Amino acid sequence: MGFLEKVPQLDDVIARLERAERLEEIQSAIEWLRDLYGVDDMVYHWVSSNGEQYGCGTYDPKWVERYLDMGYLRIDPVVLGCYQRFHPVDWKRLDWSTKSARAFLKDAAAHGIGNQGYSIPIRGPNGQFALFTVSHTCDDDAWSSFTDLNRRDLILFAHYFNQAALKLEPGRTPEATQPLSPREVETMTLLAVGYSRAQVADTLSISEHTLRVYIESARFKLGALNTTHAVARAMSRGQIVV
Amino acid sequence: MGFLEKVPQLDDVIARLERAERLEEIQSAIEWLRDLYGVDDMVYHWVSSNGEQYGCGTYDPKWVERYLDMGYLRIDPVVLGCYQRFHPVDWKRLDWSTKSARAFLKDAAAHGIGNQGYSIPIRGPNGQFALFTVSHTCDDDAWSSFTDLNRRDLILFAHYFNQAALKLEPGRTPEATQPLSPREVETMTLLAVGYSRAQVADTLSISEHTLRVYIESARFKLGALNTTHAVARAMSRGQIVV
DNA sequence: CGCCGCCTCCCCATTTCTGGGGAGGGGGAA
DNA sequence: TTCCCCCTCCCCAGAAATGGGGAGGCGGCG
Repeated sequence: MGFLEKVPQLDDVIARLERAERLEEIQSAIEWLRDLYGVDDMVYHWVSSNGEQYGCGTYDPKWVERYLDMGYLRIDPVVLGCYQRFHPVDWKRLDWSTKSARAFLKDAAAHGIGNQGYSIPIRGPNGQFALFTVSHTCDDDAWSSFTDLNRRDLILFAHYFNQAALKLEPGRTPEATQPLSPREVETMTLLAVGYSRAQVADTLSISEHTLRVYIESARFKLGALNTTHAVARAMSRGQIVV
Repeated sequence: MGFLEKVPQLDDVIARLERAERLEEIQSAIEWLRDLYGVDDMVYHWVSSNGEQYGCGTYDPKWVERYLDMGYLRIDPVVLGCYQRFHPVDWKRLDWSTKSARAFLKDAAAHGIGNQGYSIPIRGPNGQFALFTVSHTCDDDAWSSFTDLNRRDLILFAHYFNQAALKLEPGRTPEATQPLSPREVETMTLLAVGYSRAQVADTLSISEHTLRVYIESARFKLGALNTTHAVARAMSRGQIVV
């Protein structure tokens, strides 16, 4: 299919993602997109350290299950490599030199995963991290023409898939927050960059006793159990920026 | 200019961004792009609390200087709002209700900033955060047609500007980010949600002494001065998710 | 095989943080 | 004006965190 004929259909997928309200809709969008580009697989999934899983795609469910069971999230060079990058990456450019990585690759191939892949890291608020991956079976030349041609589309789709997924996970949106006073913000900020209470008090030119009042009131407003908790909450709610 | 005539020129801008090696090249790309879309201003800039500045755009340098002098980074509803979002946002949809926000708005207008704006948050590895903003002077209807029409392009450009900027600032990304071990991640995460050391140790079913080793090694890896600092850094670098 | 990182446990003493209490001045809002 | 929040200062004692040290077992990588 030529570029121009494809555009309206791509627009349609984006529109569907923008109004998606259930995971099934995202799933059907990704299947549709996979067919549109004529590749073997397309996957969007959340990457979080605590093992929470969320995502959709066209991989064989058996492979997905195995991936989780084996803890491949901590081995997969795609995940590890993308975690430190901003721009998309071709699987070939990743580090497959470790033993565990090669074993993983072999296992993936045995489960029918294509020999070519292109993954786009995506990041949202509060350290949210996800991957959008396209995978296929073909030779290197065909694959690089494909990625050169479609890279921009894929970046855009990565964005829209993540947007749709974030919309389905309202647990990520912060709850009602009592605003901190300016002094409280300064206090939390300085604590977040490693100052001790004494140093913060000194920096703000106030007594440490006064400082404690700020910490306590901030802790109260943030519903935090201790200073570290208060700083963490203030950060994750965007009340302080570090 | 029609859509189809513009496409080759947009491709050209992307190509220039991809090979940019100096800030001036990014700057000229953003000016070119501004002219191409016929808007008043276009700006790309990092957002980091410690006052480090990095960015480029077409705002009046006087305004940029004033913005920094006045510490507007901590007031600007665009920055504050985008920090908690993933998707682009129209300035009108932000919270301008506080007094400081209104004062800021007035000051911005006095410095020639347009009444309309559209900002796209962008995130990179280790909690890097930047904004790509388009601003213009026109009525609401004209602005919403503009953003509806060009949103996808702008998202893509936000991505490419950030990619180019990250390439120029390699010192920013790796920042000796030693990965935390699984236990260290668990430790930092539990501390971030308010657990005391004793509680964390209990939760992980290890002795508190062992726990201290994790905290100290995590602190060492993160280059942190104390526990609160370590948790803050781990959060801002996305090594833990709370 | 040796090294290195990870996980686990224990000792010491010192510093820092936390949780109560109270008190006064200033400014904005009702 | 009155009320409430913000800012500032002080007391005390107990709980928690920190900064050093050492030690052993396990597993992966070269």
